[in-house]
Amino acid sequence: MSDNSPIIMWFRRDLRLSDHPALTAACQSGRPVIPLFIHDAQSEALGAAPKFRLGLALGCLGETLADKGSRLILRRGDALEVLREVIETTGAGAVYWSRLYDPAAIDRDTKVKETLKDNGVEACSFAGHLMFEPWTVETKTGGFYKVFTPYWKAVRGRDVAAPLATPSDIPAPPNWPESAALDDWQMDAEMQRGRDVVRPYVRLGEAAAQARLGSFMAHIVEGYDESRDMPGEDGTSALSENLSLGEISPTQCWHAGQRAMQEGKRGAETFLKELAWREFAYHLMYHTPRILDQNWREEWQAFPWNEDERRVEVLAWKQGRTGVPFVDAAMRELQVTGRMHNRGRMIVASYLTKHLMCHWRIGQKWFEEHLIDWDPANNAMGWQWAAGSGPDATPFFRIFNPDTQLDRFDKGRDYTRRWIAEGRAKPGDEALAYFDAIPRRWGRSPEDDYPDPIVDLSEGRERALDAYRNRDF
DNA sequence: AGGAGCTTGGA
DNA sequence: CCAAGCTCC
Repeated sequence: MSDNSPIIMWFRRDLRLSDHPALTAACQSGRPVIPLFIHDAQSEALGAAPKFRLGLALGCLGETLADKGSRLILRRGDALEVLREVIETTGAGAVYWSRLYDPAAIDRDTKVKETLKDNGVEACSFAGHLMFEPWTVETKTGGFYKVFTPYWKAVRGRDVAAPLATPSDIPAPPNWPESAALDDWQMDAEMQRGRDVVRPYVRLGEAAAQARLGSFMAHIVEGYDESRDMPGEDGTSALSENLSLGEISPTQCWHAGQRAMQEGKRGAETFLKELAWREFAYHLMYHTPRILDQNWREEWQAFPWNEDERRVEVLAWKQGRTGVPFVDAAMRELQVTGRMHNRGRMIVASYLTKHLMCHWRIGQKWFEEHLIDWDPANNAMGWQWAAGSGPDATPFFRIFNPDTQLDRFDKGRDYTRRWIAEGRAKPGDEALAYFDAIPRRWGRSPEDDYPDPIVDLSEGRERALDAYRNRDF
């Protein structure tokens, strides 16, 4: 008996058509494919910027599918209930998806899989979000890696299957289920700051991501070793926002990086390493999901982190008016573009957790609300790395001096000039865009004087070191 | 993926 | 006087 019932392709954070194992398998079956996105509790819970960015991505994926004679069906509600409805109305006999690794997704997907199978519906999960499934990377003693370098040594030589082509045909079902209208979901509604300011900075969709990967490999990767540390330069891949939603796959990036390495491009290996850091973050989240909301090194529970979000110093940090140019530039870049250069992320995180002695969770939450490239694993690992509470973290006493960092990584002041308008005769458009992006109630104007430092850098440093010296663990 | 303070060995 | 090296946080 040949089963020609439709397969539901349940899209989540894999919003592309190329190198998509689940979609490829569905198309190769010869059965009709129903692409579906479900706006459920988990996408509802996203921060403002990630939700806004997801809305854009869904629109783009819908268009791409329509170009191929297919559709993206949008439904809202509990994932399992929606799947059952769609199965009911279309006679679908299978649901395919790409695996996710955060605990909430794992819980949901496990329950969905069990229930569907109990009801005689085929439920198949595929790889695609990662190159190395977290349970396939083990130390010699059978544990998981807690330090990046040995993790890197364990994975760098692995075969990563060649990327899959875009399916030439996505067979349509005889009748399409109903779909919600994306506009009705208003996924940009929570963007307090100007979404129109952020929008031009978004690199949206699969085609744009591929184009960026190409130009990165052609022009940037050669000098990536140094350029990636210079926030004033276009020296990174800047593909995080696309990787986050699966508009490009890590496998595609990996193979491009391997080719660049064979061509002798100097920075190629460093790029591969950065891709491995992303895998490592997922590896850690899978094996220790508490990394998402608790000190990974539990003894840090006893550290006197300040958890009061209402402190004026915290507000100044959030609003990019600490009076420390590197910190403020980076925080304003976040407001305007929804992204932040990695050097900036390290500096603002070090400043918040050390000079201001704030709990890293406060910064983590702020990023979760504002980053259009937000990723649960990377964000948690990054913050705990900077704070010193994480696995393979920077020691707490390693405190970045944001002014010294300026001389090392923004020597020509391109970056700080780009983002800070106050005190300048003719601020550029991007520096001014910050004042359009931020909520009006912040009461900031480009005519203001640039603020004095809220905390003296050496006093802040000494205060943090004192706390570290006096810790009782 | 640091910084600061100090020593040392050479201009 | 200063860069490089070392140590501690």
